[in-house]
Amino acid sequence: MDRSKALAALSALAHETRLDLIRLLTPQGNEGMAAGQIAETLGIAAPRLSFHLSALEQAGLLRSRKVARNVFYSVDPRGIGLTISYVLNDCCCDNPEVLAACGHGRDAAADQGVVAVSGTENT
Amino acid sequence: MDRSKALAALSALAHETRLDLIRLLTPQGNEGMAAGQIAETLGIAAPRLSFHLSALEQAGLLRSRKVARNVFYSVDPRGIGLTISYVLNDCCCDNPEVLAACGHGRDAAADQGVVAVSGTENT
DNA sequence: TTGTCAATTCAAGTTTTCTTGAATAGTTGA
DNA sequence: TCAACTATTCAAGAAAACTTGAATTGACAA
Repeated sequence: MDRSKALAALSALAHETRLDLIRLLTPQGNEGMAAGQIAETLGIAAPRLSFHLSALEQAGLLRSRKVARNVFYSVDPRGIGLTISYVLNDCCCDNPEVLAACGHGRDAAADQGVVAVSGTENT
Repeated sequence: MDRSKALAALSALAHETRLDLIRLLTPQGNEGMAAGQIAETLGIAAPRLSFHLSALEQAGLLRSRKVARNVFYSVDPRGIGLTISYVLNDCCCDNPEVLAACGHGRDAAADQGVVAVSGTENT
């Protein structure tokens, strides 16, 4: 993932409503959810939802498909994963302490004999 | 990490200059780098740098310490790690496809269906 | 065709974020 | 004390992002 795509994806993630959308849609898998149903679930106005869905899709974090009158939106797990990977890999150079703190890089952390992660917050 | 902190951290990451700062400072470890040296390295004006450094520190992604006339900034690996963890864990429910795509969830990806990795709050 | 429904686009206004030069605070050495 | 240096804060303006109601498009059913 290149610089500008990663930046677009991070900007897309950096909004409460859009984070809610990711949270809502991820468990729905590939089927996703129709815009109308999303709007109802989150209680937000249609144009506003459309704006945010479009931002996420533009950033490569969501996909959409039309079914009759409805448009179903689903997450693009690869888009999200690659964005995270960009931060960890390209920006943080796979820093072991970062990986340890994010809880998904045990190998790297262990391999490099990282100095004990200064007290984890929610353990 | 709670919702609003995660959002602040993501917003802080979603800017080119600030991503450059993370990229520059991560390899410097705890010692970090003085503001003036950072400004020179990245070629940006002092007030602008101050603005972005402060945004990152406010968001818990950087730390600072004064040494004589200088202020040294260094990354807070835990802040970055917990932010990533929030996205993967809280927003994406440790979705195996997301973890697989981000390349730091080998176990979960391999096991497909295991929700175990999240070093932060499992078992 | 006509009416209805689902979703998006438009336009306007508001708010937030970012950049820049000028001014300010704090530290050090002469 | 004074001058030099480092960094931050301030103020103003510019740019970008967000929200809202109205209008529009496209699909379907009667």
